[in-house]
Amino acid sequence: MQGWEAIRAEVLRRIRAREWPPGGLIPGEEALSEEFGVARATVNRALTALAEAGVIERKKRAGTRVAELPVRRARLDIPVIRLDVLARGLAYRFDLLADRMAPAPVPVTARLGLPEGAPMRYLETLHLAGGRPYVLESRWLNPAVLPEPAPDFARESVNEWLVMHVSLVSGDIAFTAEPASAREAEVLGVAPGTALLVAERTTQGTDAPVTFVRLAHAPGHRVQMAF
Amino acid sequence: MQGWEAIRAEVLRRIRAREWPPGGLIPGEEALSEEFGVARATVNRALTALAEAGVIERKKRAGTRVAELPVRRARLDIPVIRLDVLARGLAYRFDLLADRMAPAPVPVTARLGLPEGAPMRYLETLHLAGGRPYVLESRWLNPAVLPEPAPDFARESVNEWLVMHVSLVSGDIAFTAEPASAREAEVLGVAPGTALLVAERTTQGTDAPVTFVRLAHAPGHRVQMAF
DNA sequence: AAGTGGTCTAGACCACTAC
DNA sequence: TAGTGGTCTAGACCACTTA
Repeated sequence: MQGWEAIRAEVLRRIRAREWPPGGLIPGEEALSEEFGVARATVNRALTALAEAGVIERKKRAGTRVAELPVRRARLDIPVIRLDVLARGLAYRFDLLADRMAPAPVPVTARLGLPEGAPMRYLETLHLAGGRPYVLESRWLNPAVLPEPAPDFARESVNEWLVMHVSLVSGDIAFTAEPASAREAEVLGVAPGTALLVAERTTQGTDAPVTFVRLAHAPGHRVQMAF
Repeated sequence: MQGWEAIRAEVLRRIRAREWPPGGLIPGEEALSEEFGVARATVNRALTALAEAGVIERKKRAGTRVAELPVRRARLDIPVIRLDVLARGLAYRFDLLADRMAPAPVPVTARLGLPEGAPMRYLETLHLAGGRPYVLESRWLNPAVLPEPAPDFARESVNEWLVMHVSLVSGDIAFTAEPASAREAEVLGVAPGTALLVAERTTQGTDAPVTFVRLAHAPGHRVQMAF
């Protein structure tokens, strides 16, 4: 290992070895660049990487501190469902079960920051892998983000259309385990009450909220992340 | 917005606008730095950020391509359980339910890359939030990573001891929804079959596998991530 | 063999913020 | 107000990989 990665490793070693304790101030970039015999920019590269990893916290004028709680970060790649299925070596298909305008429920508008009872497009899509139910997608979509004429969501899945055509800026995703509702059980072909992995995702665009989606996964589904 | 972030934004705009289509080659750093009137290093900073975000793929000699599948990445901060509980404003406590040496089951040794039937330390910890069961932690720990004398896991939770004292290098985490087993139901105080959010984590150290842990969360638990 | 991205340097300016 | 990190520049060398 050479270059800025070597410096990152050495700084990380000192932190783990408690030479630089949690919450403590570490030497400035200038001092470190002298000690290691490299340019300040190289030290900056190493410290920037450690800051992104959550190991240190940097503030102008205040200097660089070792993070109090050593947080570990994992990265989740949120796939387009079709590609996720194909990557498992299964045939992909989807059914558009519902597509209508309706006043969005309060929890949805609240999370998206839209007025209560705002009319939104509700789309229910069942994604199938190898002919078997894979995910039930229940989506509330802000009609303001759609072009005229609107795309045909029976041909191209909403999921995919959004990824390709709307500049998604930020959002959050939450995972829970829930018993299958009567509707979910029927559509997914499982017994009511079966443990389902549910993902709820909220997405904001550049200038307007875009969508709220709930994904109920068939039993056995794993969401895998590396770190 | 100025500097490298402006360049990142402009490149991202061209990709979303299909000016540079998925899979297509984009101009080299040299060309872009001329067009934008900045140094090549500044363009490099912007493109490096986009590559980390998964928007583009860079290869030496081959140039920079727009990623075929627009993957969205979310970041999960894996918390120390005690701090997670305290952050929710609840009192934290844990009970060490089991602590023994035992031959590890095959799925565990296989995932960690240890020989079949290797003796490992098995620790079962119940974490409580506000006096109520929060997470049941079932852990297989490679005894080779422990110092002599071994720490007292009845005083300091394994979870926390590992984070503070072992240099964890890489690993993976998977989430599933599972019905509560008889044991889990009893310990967590729920009905058997209740939908539980389960996290399974494998961790490698610098020179040896460290641990495999299964976390069964009490009903209602949410794992939240931002992107 | 040649062109690309990855990295480093030495120097500089600036915004921010703790003091 | 002074010191820190954030950023930019112009130039350079190198490893890698594809043609």
